[in-house]
Amino acid sequence: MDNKRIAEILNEIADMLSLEDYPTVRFEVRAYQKAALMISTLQEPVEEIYKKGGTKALMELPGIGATMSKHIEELVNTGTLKKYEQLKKKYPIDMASLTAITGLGAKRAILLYKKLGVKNREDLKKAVEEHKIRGLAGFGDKSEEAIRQGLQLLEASSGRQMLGYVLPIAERMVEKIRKSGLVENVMIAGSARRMRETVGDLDILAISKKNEEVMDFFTKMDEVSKIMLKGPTKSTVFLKIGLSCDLRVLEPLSFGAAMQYFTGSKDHNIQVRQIAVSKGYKLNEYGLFNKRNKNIGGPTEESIYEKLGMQWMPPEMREARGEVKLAQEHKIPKLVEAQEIRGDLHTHTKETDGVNSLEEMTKAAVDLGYEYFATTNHSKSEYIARGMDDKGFAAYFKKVEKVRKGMEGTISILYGAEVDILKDGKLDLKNETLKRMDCVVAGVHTNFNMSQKDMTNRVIRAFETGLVNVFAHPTGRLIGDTQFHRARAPYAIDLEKVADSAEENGVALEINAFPNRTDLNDTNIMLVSGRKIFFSIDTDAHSTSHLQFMRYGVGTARRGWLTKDRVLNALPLKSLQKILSK
DNA sequence: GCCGTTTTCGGCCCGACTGTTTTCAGTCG
Repeated sequence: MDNKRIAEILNEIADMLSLEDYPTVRFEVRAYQKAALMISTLQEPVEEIYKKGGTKALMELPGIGATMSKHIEELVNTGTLKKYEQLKKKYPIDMASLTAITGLGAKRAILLYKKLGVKNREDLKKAVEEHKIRGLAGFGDKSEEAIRQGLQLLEASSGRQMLGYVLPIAERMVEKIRKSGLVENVMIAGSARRMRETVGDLDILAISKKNEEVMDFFTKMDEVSKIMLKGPTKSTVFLKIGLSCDLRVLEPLSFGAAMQYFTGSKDHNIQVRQIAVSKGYKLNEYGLFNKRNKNIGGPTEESIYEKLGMQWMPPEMREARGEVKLAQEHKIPKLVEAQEIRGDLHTHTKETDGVNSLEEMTKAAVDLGYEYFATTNHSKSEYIARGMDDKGFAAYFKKVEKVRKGMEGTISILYGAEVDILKDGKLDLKNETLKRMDCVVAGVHTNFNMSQKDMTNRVIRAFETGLVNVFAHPTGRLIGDTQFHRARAPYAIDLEKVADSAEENGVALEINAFPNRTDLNDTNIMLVSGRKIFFSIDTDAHSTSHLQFMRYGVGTARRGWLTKDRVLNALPLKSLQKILSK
């Protein structure tokens, strides 16, 4: 049974338990929710963890104790769970699909079942259409309308969206709010500030005393399609792009605490709050309060963390992966920053599937302040992308030479390719062609459906040619977007073995910054970063504007706790060339 | 149901908005 299904079942148990009535039930509900969340974001299948180490290994996972590990054991071995079946008998409705509707929780869902026999979304839709809900005790016209809208919204909503799509829109909104003149300060918080690869909703914070006016301005913005709630300190709207967006308006003295609170993550905040409690303080979005209820937090995030005996840490680290302890020990690493990136090592031009010429791409790179810039077009196997053969690259090299002369003194152009790693691990260009290059990026673009063993060996064989500098988009996954991009699961590959080989053969692993890739991602990076390898943060730009994607790659690297010295393209040109020529 | 530099028992983060209420429950983040 896969992690997603196990998480779903535990979540549904939590929903059903919340209908029970005994003293500790709400804590059990939380325990089930917590376990479900942990499992749904786990990289390794819990089934495998169980098969390798039994319930003992499961109990090592945070939030999994004696009972939960038994539950997982039962689910893996029998495909079902007695506790779940029993609750299901008592509450025979499709709880998960009903509570997915905003504003409808377990309690009112079961009420609708008891009064109207509503078991699933279809039943609910019918009940709404026939106006059967508004007459019920505890429900009114507005409740029925809210449920109707919730159903509609669910159909229109596209779930989490790519950061690269959402962040620019969020930044435009923040800019408009700033320019309204109604606020003293306004900033993006939430998972967008943490640079998560996808964003489920947007959080914006503002400082202002003109709460009502700010909320009027916000709820009337062009980007808004529907107002969900509107109050003096908090409003929620649904954006036209299919995402919900919160705005909180606060006092200046609360801004630090609010930024801390609303940046999250939830698990990070729980840990920080527990530290506050242990020091006799209370931390909420308004401040850090002492026993006499005096706000001692100060107006910045830094001051909040400092009062808690912690070092401030970049938002990208706040995922409850050990950063809280590190902050208490004042050992937060200095993460790589966008301005430390000196060049882009994976880009395309119109010679293959890019849209801009080498001159245009290079000039754009100069504008970004880069010291060097690699041009790495596709090799011939990638015929959809008009990949070039050895002859084509020889001709292209002449072009590179010419542009180099024109750009002398401004930027160093590195001549290279994104060469295919063929099915058998051979590279798609002749050795002598590759040997002439300054920077060889290699990647898998075909035959994705190999076994993990075969795929891993395929890539390692390519590394062992000694000709590869950077392994492009190591897992091949694509983040889906219902409107623009198709999704693709990562191919089966043993990243740790690949990283071992990368260390032996001097290959850098790419952090591809293209928003629908972010590949490697943060957890991949953490998995392999213990080795002496470099990471190359590249945009895979197919146009001059794509060069701007670098910040998503840097964000991903920071989420993986990488420092500047681990990043290949943060090196000065001379050091870089030394490593590339090895 | 989980967990432990104060605990193997007794705690567990905290507040906003809405709707149907006469002081609060449900839901959400």
